[in-house]
Amino acid sequence: MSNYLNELNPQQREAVLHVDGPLMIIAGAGSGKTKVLTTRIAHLMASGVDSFRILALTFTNKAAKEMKERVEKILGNNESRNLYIGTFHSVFARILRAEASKVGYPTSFTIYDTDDAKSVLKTVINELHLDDKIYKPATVYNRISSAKNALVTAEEYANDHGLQQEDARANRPAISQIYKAYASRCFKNGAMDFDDLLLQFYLILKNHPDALHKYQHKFRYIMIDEYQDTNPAQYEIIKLLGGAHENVCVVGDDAQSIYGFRGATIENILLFRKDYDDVKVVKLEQNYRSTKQILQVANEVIGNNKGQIQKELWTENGEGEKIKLVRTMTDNDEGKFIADSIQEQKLRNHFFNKEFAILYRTNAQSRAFEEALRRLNLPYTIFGGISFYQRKEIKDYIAYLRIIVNSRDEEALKRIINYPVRGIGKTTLDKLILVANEQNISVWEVLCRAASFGFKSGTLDAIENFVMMIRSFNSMLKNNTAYDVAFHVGKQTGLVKELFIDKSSEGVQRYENVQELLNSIKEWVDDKQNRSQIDEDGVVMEEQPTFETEKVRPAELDFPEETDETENTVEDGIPDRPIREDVLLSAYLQQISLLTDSDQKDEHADTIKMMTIHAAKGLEFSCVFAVGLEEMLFPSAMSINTREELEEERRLFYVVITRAKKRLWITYANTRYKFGQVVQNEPSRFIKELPEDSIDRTFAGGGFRNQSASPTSASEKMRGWGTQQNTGAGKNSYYTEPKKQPEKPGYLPVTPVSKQVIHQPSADFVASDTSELQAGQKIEHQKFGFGEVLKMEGAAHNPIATIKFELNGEKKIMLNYAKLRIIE
DNA sequence: CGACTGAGTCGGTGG
DNA sequence: GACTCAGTCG
Repeated sequence: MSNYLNELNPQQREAVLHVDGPLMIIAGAGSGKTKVLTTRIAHLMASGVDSFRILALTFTNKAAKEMKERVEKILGNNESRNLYIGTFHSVFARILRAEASKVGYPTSFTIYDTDDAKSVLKTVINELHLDDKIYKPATVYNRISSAKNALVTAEEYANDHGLQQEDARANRPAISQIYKAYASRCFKNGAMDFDDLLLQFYLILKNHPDALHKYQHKFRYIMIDEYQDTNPAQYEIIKLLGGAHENVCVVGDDAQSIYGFRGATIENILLFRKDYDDVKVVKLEQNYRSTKQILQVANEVIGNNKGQIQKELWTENGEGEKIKLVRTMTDNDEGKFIADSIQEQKLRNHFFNKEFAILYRTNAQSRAFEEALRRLNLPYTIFGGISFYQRKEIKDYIAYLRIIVNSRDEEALKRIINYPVRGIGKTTLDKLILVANEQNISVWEVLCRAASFGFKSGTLDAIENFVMMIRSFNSMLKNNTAYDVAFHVGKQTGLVKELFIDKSSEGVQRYENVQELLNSIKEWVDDKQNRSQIDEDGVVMEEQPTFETEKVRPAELDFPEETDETENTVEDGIPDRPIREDVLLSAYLQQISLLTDSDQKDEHADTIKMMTIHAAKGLEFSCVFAVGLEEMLFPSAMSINTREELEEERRLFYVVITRAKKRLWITYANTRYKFGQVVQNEPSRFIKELPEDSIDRTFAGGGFRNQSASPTSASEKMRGWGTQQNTGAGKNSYYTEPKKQPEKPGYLPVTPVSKQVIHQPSADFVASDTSELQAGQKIEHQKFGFGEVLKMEGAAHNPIATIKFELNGEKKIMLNYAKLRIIE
């Protein structure tokens, strides 16, 4: 680690060598920001700073992981594992586990994701008898989230006249009431949402001087990445933590501030200089990533924003190619064009798949690209969208684990109390919740004392069995690893078996997903046992693996053997190794609730990457397709009303441009599907801001569309579309109108057998008494028409007839419900 | 009680 | 086009 300083340019070195006192690094895109941060950490340690005293906060787990790996590489020793590197949320969650009691929360509190939070909101909105058409959970959630990010508690919200007026004007006067109910419900459930991780930690630091002192002392050196995206809650926490020693180093780029919707404010960069005396400021303006052409375009575009910190990116890299501007007829054509272009670039320039990225404004845009890439057999990975842990079968499984760790977790309880079916249905559940609310206790407590609340004996049995089961799981927690508990739960509840039995393709997929879940828990436990340490305060360290671990063997879940209980440390409660706190189920749950989709996918795989521009922040690719540059989409229709919003959209455009190392395509379509309807869009206003000399308009259709969007003549359709291109893509017609139903034959298809033929009941249709119905009788069904009874089965109180209908095939009919007319 | 279906809805980015 | 929800059927 001797020569780490030699690899730095003068500005980078200046930043690294600054050890004590506040430091602000304004780092342009591709200017070696991560390198500076990691080298600075190494330098701090080389200068004698205790590694236990260094805190580095990032916005994504991926950034944290990368930083940790790079520090390790520079240092070449074990010291780096003592560093506190992680996202705001994960670091704070870890600390909160130790300090939760100060705000009245249990140590093993649950972290609610957005779905859980919205579900709680829906519940309280209904309980307050408010109209959920007006108070949509998602809208209310955003409002509450904003409040928390501004450190406004429910009480403060209710007492703030300005906020009350805003809500009244928006016709949602009851938000403060909902906020209060939501907060107290979460509290009752022992659960924090994402924003609570910041808010509650802030409250602890603010109201408990001993805690503040402890963490000020612990974190003598603080570094914050992507400072331009911090919100007021994060800002205040950093201010408190750094208040005593002022060894705070922030790195950011005001031009890349794109999280305004999450409460982030560029103000924080400006305020930083005011909060501390004598802030050292270093600007990194040399770009090592992109070509001159790409930087030229980026600089030009961002120049349209007002009030930014003065800086100009430059590079010693080559000139590079012009940026290709591409206009297609439809969104599907956009997909086809890009798939063809990738194919062609791979052949001509020998790019790998992984060197391409398709970056869009909204997740919904990914579909057209998926289809086009699949058609050409080009492998791709989508980052974002539904994460592994959001899948239903995974959430159900996790819900069991959650309820074991925190029995007050009502959301988890609701998911699994009758899954698999155990006779505690909706009616019972409603009553349970009602009683819980009346008594002001948790649903779990109602379950435990069900006998005293007058449940019927059958239901009572079911409840008591359920409580006993969860309790037996709970007793395992202390002495077993997360994996052992999870495995046991899957087996004992019949959860895994239920999925195993389902042989439909979805069922098989679900079964595999659950196996995958168990594998990942095993991997997590093994990984921890192999390398992590517990630091002096007893706070568990971050668990990012630093090298590829050996793949664990698949979980032993193959059914139908139900026997070998002995193998699992469970019944006797004596594991073969002493159990450390960091392999317990509660630690596992905390960790996964903060994982994003991007964290779970392999970024190094040789596949084309697709993601939103937000998700691409901090990444770089040889070839970038910036797609959907249309008004109403990019900039978003919701962000064109104020200068601030529009400038943030422009920064987003700046971010996507600066992701590209060598080649950049900017594409847009004349029409695209939205909610199943074709809509026409004008090209994005940002396209006009591109410098003409850096743009290749070969595929741009000769400027802006100003006449009808559905050209009628072939020549009009073709206008501006060169046919002479040697790109190989020229032979494709991205601009022809889609054929009408191209695959369908000209004749009417045969009615599919599965389609029901609607029967018009006879005029004299009167339901007969069917208690004596027997095989062989002819009947008429109100909907299915005439048929013959083939056989009778089912219990006496619930007879089921198998009937062969003339037009609709065989059906099983439950006579308790169906209306039949007996003909003979 | 659970599976299915038709109608209605949908404003975006994420930890 | 995809998802959710209320209502219906078995």
